[in-house]
Amino acid sequence: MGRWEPDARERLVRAALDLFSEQGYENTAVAQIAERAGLTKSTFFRHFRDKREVLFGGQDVLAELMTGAISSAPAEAGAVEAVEAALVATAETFTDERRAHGPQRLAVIAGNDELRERAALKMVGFAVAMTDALKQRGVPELEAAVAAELGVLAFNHGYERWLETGGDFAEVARRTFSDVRAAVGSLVA
Amino acid sequence: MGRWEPDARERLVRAALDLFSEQGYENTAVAQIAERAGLTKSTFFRHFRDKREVLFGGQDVLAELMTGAISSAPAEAGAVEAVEAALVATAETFTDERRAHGPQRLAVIAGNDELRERAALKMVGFAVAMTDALKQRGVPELEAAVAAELGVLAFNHGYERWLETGGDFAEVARRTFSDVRAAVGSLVA
DNA sequence: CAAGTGATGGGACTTGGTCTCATCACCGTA
DNA sequence: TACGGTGATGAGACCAAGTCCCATCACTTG
Repeated sequence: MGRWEPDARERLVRAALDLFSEQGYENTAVAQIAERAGLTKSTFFRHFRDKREVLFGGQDVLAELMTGAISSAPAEAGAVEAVEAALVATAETFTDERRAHGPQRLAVIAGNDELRERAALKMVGFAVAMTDALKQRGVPELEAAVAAELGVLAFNHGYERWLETGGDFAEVARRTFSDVRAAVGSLVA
Repeated sequence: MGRWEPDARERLVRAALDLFSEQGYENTAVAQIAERAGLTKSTFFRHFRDKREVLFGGQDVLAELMTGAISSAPAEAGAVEAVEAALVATAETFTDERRAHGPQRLAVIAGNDELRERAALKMVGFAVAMTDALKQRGVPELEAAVAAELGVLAFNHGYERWLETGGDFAEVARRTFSDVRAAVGSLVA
């Protein structure tokens, strides 16, 4: 793999996360991240589109899991059930190791505008992906959009809850999604 | 006002919009925008935080209108009614002149990742602002978040509809929001 | 052992964005 | 009319993000 040590990508992520925590995102240069990882700026940009992306790896995998679950949901399932299945399907990526960096990662993102911006784009990406997958099942445009948006909302709240409580993400996601449904019920009542 | 001609900010916006349309966002340098507006790079960054922001002026005013409407909604109004009032309250900013650039602006934004990212952040900003305003009215956290999210969804769809059909934005917003409510109804049924 | 492949190093280059200081128009006041 | 203050602008140095191109090295395959 690498010229000398393997796992260049993982090393870059760790170095970035640590440096961002130590000195802040904007006070950390890409060259510095690369240096700590034993690599160079060139290699960094070969692994990540830009400086922000080092904190958002694997988000495309999540989107694929979501759309896959929606597409393969039983025919009788409604839009809401399909979206719940989408959230549950992402559980396989939420490992203990990922949970360990979670809070650190969230803190860094919360402290910088560029990163909050990127996070927002990722969420829009999820919403668009789920909306399209729902429409392909025959769900009307607006209903699909609403269901997807509720799914993203539940996903975010569920993620934070999972970081606090731990356990199986699928379980937490189901509970959070159920709370969101209840909130919708209260609203329209 | 300006050293020579007035309306520096407006001139920059027009120059940027035209250049982005002509040659694309990423092929246009800030110095070039400033030059066409008869100004310099320095002045550009005095008016806008960054290159993207030149396309998103006035979004903070929108957020204030939204939160203001929610705060001053009648005490009997529920979360949903308050959010509807928030959308209607933004109508005063949607002038004919703004509608004229609308499609051009949307096309530029749709064609570039950085700009879609910024747009996403703006929408998150709306959602957070409305959520906070609703919580201050005593609406429970999750209900507030859901209502705000539905509001943003309706706002976006309403904006696009308004660009197509024209007329009073308040009217279009009310209709779109009603459609969203109907979609929610179909979902939970 | 030779050739090919893939990841890396290195450096030049453009541009976004910051910072500092000088300059000019305008306004009120003496 | 002359003066000083204020606010917006111009100009240029400077840093870091991101792109590009080419050389280099490790590893694999025949």
